[in-house]
Order: sequence, then structure tokens, then C-alpha cells
Amino acid sequence: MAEKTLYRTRTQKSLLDYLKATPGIHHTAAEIKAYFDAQQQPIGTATIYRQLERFVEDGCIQKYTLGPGNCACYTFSGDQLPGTHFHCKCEVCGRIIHLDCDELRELNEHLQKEHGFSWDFGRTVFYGICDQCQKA
Amino acid sequence: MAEKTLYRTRTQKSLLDYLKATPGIHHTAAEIKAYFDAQQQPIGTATIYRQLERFVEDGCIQKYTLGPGNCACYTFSGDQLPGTHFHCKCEVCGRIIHLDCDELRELNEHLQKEHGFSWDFGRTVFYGICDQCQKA
DNA sequence: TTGCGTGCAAAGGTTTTGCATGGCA
DNA sequence: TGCCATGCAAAACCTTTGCACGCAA
Repeated sequence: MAEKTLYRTRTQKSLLDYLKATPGIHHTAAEIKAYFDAQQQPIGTATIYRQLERFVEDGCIQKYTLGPGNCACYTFSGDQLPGTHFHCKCEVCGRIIHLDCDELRELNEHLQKEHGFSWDFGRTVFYGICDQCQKA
Repeated sequence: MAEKTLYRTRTQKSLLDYLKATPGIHHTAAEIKAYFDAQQQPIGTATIYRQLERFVEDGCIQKYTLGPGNCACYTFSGDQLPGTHFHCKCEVCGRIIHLDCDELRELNEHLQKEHGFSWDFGRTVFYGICDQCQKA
């Protein structure tokens, strides 16, 4: 998925590389900043937000709203096209689980046909409790 | 559903009455404040947040995170027990549509059995575009 | 050289907290 | 009367914006 940026900077590449290296992990802007600070390669907060916004528009990164304390989370969606899979977020451990099953696709058709609702997969998150945390 | 509050104040009653009178409508804290200001019965911002938090803990009000600009929305869930219905939010007009159909309950069973995921209906919102906005 | 990307600082908005006062039981 | 709820103000927090400088092409 090609970036729309005109210039390709080192900072931009570092950011995207980091997100790509942690697929399925959701990061807040603050966490991303803390990571690069720890790497001795600090990136300004404004830059992080600006680049993340680009990646989201570009489709290679997805933005979910509801991290700790009303903050946005960003995660690399993989090379799958948007709309081919779904996200479940565990409210206990915070993990995001990717689902790619027919039942969800059937539900999509049902929502459209019976309720006239065009579902946006990319933005929808199923909240609940994952397997591991239920046992614990 | 009994409140956990020790004292029953007029302010508290007004707030809950207003939310109960508008089931399914999601209000931001700012909108609620504006409403009571317009009613010549202003309520302090801090009080609104404190009472809303109580109602949410109490289970009679639900909190969704994603109004305009990352702000929280609150809505009266009706007298239905949590888990008997679902919410779809239109990304265009902002309306929240309530669904209560078997397909969603079947999906719930599927998620639990096949994926070990215990779905939290109250917190999950389906984002998409509603019937009316698709036509427009 | 041109113009986008960056960082710093400041502003914007939402939500939380401290403290003195008012109201319920 | 005791204690909780309220309101005001200030703070904390996340995010956005303005501006000058640095860097990619």
C-alpha cells in the first residue's frame, strides 16, 4: 500500500516500521513516543500524530478510539485489505484479536439486507473478554 | 435498578429523568450541560461527570467513547437488561440504532464457542452508515 | 532551490480533582 | 447534626495548530 507522502523521511520510516513490526498490537500516541524516546530517537508528539493520521488515511494503519482514558489507539492492520477481517478487544488484557470467519460476513449481509445498515469493519471493535482472561 | 447513592438529590433526579426521557439518544457531557443551562437549571460540569459515572457503574446508563472529537457519550439503556440488544452508530448522522435480532445472538454464541470470546454487548458499537444516509 | 516534514511551544477541548459551601437524612 | 453532593476553579490530559528551521528531492 503506497504512501501518499511526497517526501520519504527517516522519521516516517521508523514509525511505520515499528508499527509493522508489531501487528495487532494497539499503541497509543504516548506509548509510541515513549518507545522512541527509549530508543534514543525521540520523535515530536505533533509529528507522531501527523504521521499516524496519514497512515490511517492511507489505510495501512487503523485507529480505534478507546484506550485508557479516552485516548486513541493505532494498530497495523497487516497487509490484508480493509474489510476482510474483524477485531475483538479484550477489556482485561487489552489484546486485540483478529477474526476472519464466515459468520461475521453473514452478519454483515444480514445487517445490510434486513436493517439497511452498511457496516464499517475498520472502525468497529467487539469488546469483551478473551479466552485466556476468562480462565484467569 | 437501585442507585448506590446514599443521598437522593434533586439535581441527581433531574439528570436521570432527562436521560430516561430520551432512551437511545446519546448525549455528551457538554450537551447535557447545555440542556440544563437552557432549562434555567444549570448543573456544574463536575457534578454531571460525577453523577454520570455513578449511573454507569449502576448499570442504568451506558457510556460509549466516540462522540465528536474523542468525547464520551452517555445513553439510557432502557429497562432492558444489558445484553438483550445491540447498538449501531451511523457515522454520518450520528444516530444510534438499536437492534434486537437473533442473528446477533447467534453470533454471540459463535464467538464464545469457536473463538472463546465473551462479548460485552453494552460496550460494543457497530459503526457504519444507516439506511437514510446511504440514500442521501 | 523549492517546499514538505519536523520540533517546539501554545492553544483547544474534555475530563478530573481540591476545597469550601449547601442540602439530604 | 453528620455527612454527602454541589459548584467553582484549577489542574491534568490528549490532541491540534502556528511558526521557524531542517531535510528530501
